[in-house]
Amino acid sequence: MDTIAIIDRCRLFARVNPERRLRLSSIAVKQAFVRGRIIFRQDDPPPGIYVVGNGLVRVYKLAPSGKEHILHLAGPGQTFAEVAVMGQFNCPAFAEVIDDVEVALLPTELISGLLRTDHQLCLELLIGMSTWVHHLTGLLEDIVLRDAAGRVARHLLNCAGESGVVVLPGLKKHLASHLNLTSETLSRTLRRFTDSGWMESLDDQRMRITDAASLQAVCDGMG
Amino acid sequence: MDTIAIIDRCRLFARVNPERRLRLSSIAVKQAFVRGRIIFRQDDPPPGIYVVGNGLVRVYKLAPSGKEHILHLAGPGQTFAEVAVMGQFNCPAFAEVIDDVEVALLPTELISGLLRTDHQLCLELLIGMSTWVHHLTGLLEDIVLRDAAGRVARHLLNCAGESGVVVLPGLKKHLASHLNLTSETLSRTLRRFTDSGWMESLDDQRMRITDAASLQAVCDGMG
DNA sequence: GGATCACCTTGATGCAGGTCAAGCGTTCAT
DNA sequence: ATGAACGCTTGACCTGCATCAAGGTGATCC
Repeated sequence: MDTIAIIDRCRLFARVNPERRLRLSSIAVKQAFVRGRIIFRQDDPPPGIYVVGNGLVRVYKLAPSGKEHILHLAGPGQTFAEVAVMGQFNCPAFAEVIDDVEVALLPTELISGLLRTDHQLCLELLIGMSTWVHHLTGLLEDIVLRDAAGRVARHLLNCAGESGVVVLPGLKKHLASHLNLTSETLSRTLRRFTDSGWMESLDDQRMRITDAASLQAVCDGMG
Repeated sequence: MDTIAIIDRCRLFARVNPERRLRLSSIAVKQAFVRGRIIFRQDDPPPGIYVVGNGLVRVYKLAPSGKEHILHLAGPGQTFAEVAVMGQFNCPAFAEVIDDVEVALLPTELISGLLRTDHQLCLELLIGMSTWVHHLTGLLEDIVLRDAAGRVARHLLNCAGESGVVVLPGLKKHLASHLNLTSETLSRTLRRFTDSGWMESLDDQRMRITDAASLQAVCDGMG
């Protein structure tokens, strides 16, 4: 997978015209990392914008107490470290490889240079950044305003495909961390949902929602 | 207070050059609202970017269950609704006036038009937006990774002036909501801090930190 | 093959912080 | 002045979720 293909399927750059995307690809550096590798650490200066080609990266914060929280699971087509690059501050979190990844790195200096001269790119990123904020406020809302069952229900409904089938990326314990739960609580909650007949588990990674209305009710705090 | 003065003291536009700031001021509409007025509601299309001249606005999310969470207390020099305007989606929260405000409104259409042609402005806002994300991840980190005492301690340390004096804007219950606490817990926590000799309360709105190191320890989860 | 390790599940127990309730001081309207 | 409304504090109680502990099920590696 070359940098052109990686950049092309990236949502952040989806509306940038093809010619500009080519320019982006040309300044990108292809990198590959194996499972377990830490790409950057909290407080590092950001090397650049990472665009995931394939594989999975978890971006997480670490508290002094040792507790961690996963901000973002970045899969194919997604980016990370964009915020630090554009805001010109150090990385606010760690990035660790979960499944071996190929990424395109847009180095800080070069992408900053492009931004200074390229107005359309700048506009696109502004929208991309707003989307990030939107996503974060959603996450915050989730964690603050809903209980454990509500958070799980919402996540399931969000991830469900047309057929009601949900595929969990990565490990359950990572999902738990993202939702600010322990894996025990996640496990118990899913069990409760299946016992209530609201969903059924297909295999270890996949499940099907059978009663979306009930889940929605839980999600709205009426559970 | 005219729109020029309001825009001039706004952090988001601080690095925009004076000539451009004048242009911004010229498209701005001055508005005033009294205490209790709801400026916009969740899911409304955003009227524009609001810049606070003086007074205080609380921006908050409301859950179906009735629980609310204050995302942002916007005081003089701060903005709100910027994200919705730039990301082109509806308002993700309510905005309610706490202390009578004067604001400058940069109407959606006009500011969008400016952005399309003004590259430097665009760059500035990109940085501003990144700062927002930074702030939000900080808040999230706070709520997820710290306990109640840690959150209060961190907030106090953040707000403390050089002399260690903290001035609380608005009501305590609003601060509590922002930190995802009940006012009861906030009250108890502050009491605990004063009882431990880490701070003293000057009057109803102000307090002085006397042992920042201990507060820092609580904040780091060593409390 | 079996030893080790990571992940998931389930049960038992504990605690931080929410909820409910009462009392006090201020503000504001009549 | 007086009552009503509101914010803050403090106490007593309760609950949702974390923590601790134990056992099951694949993987991976000698």
